[in-house]
Amino acid sequence: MPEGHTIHRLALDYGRLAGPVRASSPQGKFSDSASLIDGAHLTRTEAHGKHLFLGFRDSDWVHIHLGLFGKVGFGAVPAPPATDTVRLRLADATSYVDLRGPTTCALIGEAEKAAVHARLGPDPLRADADPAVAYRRISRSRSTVAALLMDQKVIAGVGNVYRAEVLFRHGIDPYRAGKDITPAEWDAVWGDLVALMHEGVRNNRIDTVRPEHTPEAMGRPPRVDDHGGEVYVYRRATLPCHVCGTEIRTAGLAARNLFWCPRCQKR
DNA sequence: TCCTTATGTACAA
DNA sequence: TGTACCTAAGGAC
Repeated sequence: MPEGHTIHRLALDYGRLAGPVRASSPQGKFSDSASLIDGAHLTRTEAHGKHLFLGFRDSDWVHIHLGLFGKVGFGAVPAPPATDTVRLRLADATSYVDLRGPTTCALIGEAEKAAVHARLGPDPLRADADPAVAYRRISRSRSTVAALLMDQKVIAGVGNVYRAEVLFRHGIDPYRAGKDITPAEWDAVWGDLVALMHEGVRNNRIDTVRPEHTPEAMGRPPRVDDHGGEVYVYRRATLPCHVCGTEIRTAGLAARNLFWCPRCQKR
């Protein structure tokens, strides 16, 4: 479930590993690097958008990006024998963490880490984020706001679910051009992302439905989708909009599925 | 057992 | 715009 909230949550959870950490790569693809950090202390963890950084010693970092399929699983020691898809297993005296299927898992230094930060836009989950930096690009772009929200150079951490949901919550048609997003709209969207994504970190899932639109409040059955949270439009194509009853629409946009309500969201 | 799908990204043409 | 990469679950046979 890798949008930014997942990665920030992983930074917190990995950060609980204490003392010297055993590192291994049962799958083999990270063996050389794992042996270099084996026995070192995990000194800090950090997330920027969908990128996770595990800091060992003074300036060694394991850079992880889950991509679409990557998964992390935590468990108590003794750890079961690792299967052949575990890229990286970390363990302290009490727990182990398995990483599978990441797009990126690499041992890097401070300079390479700085380069990753440099190519990412502001992250609603980071205290150092400046929303004006994102708005500068959005307000000058003829691209659709849907594409801009998924562009990690513009804003880091938003994925397909938060994109669809935040546009719905603010009544913005996904095909509207970035340059037609007003400063007031951007302020509201950014503030909402900060709140929604922090809640996502806390709950480890994405919930976006306002209290007055929950299934209980609306007298309808609870969601059936298995992605984990209660949402307005994500993966609800052809189902009735929770607010107005219109069929939710879907379309492909840059190889991803877009979802929106044609009545609630305005051009 | 095979096919589809998925909350992502990079690179080639 | 298409394709490649990584994994696992669910559904159709």
